[in-house]
Amino acid sequence: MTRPRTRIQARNHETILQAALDVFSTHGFRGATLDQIADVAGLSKPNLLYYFASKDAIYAQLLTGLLDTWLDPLREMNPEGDPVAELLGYVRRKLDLARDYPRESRLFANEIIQGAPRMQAAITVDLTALVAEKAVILTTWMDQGRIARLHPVHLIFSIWALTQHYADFDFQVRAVLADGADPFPQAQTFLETLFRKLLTP
Amino acid sequence: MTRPRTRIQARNHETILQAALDVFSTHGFRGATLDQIADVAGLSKPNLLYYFASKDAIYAQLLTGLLDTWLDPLREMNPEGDPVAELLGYVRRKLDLARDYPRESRLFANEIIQGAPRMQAAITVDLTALVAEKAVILTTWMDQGRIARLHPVHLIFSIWALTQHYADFDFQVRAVLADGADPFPQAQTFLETLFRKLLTP
DNA sequence: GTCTATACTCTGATAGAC
DNA sequence: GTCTATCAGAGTATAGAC
Repeated sequence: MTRPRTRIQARNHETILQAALDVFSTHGFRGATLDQIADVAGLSKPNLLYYFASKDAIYAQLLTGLLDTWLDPLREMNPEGDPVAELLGYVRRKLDLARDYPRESRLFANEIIQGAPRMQAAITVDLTALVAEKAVILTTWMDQGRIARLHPVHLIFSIWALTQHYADFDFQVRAVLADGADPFPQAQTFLETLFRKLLTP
Repeated sequence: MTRPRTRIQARNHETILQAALDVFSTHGFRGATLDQIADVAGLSKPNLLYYFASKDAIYAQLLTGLLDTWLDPLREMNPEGDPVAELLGYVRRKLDLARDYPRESRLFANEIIQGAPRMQAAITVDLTALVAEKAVILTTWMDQGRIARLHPVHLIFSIWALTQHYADFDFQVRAVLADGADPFPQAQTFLETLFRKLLTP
């Protein structure tokens, strides 16, 4: 559909996307239904399809920009900065994303688990290129002896795994911690300690 | 249904479970269809339902024992052994599971991402109890100065996150590594280095 | 035990009144 | 713009022949 023009259109458009994010991030594309999304949005199913051409179109809209949002913290890593501070900053930004946008994280996780049927190109081209570029920076820092020598790509994987875990497995994390405390401050402290030790040459 | 009695029954039973594992681990419970499972199994849909009462029954059968398989490597951690060796052994066993049983890992991931609708009790009771028990051991080791002081539960989370990442995000891992090399030997080396440094007091 | 045929429900999408 | 009504196809499950 064309861009929303009125305030009401813009609001409904956004309401639908938020509801769709809820449902798609929980059940994946195939497992989600327009009925569920309409329910959550508080709109009728035909009304949904007045704003979006199809179920696919809603999902595609959610994916658009998701990878960019997800990779922006890595893009910000500055080759001129202090290596440890840059990497710890990246970890912190990524953990903030997991805390503030857990549904987006789970949507992404669902898509990758399924083999990225609707993100193939973005993963194999954009993501791979960015990681390759940043791996060069990491290797330079290692060559200069400013951080410990490690496989640079697996180092990036470890940041992804450790931060996204708190969004994707949120249910399990909270069940195990059991005390109702917010896991994220603890996670922030733990991950800072972990990466500080790991990166020390 | 009752336990399979003949060799043919046992074989078909197993064929169906393997096919269902393929499909459920990729698409989640709701996203999977009996048609897909029947296709993969090479059986007709009614034949599936001769062996299992329902789609739910197949899924339930897969979940039965899954959590145990997943937690066995943690159970094996021996309080009498050398702390670093015990923890590195746990990491290795968990990474071996991710390599050898990636579908089981993704099935589990799907279930947790959805809020564990069919595993609530197992997670909140069994899993939580086991982690609490092992956290005591870790804390003892820390008190004795034999490993670095860290939040014991987040330490366990970090092992889960770092190992399961290689199964659940296998598609992304291979896309980024790009060279067609097996990621697991590299992961094994990387994770051993990581945890050795992290655990050193 | 396995198949074809089919009942019945759910799901994505459209038509048309207001 | 939003609703009710509805269609066509997919989905789970069952009946009954062989």
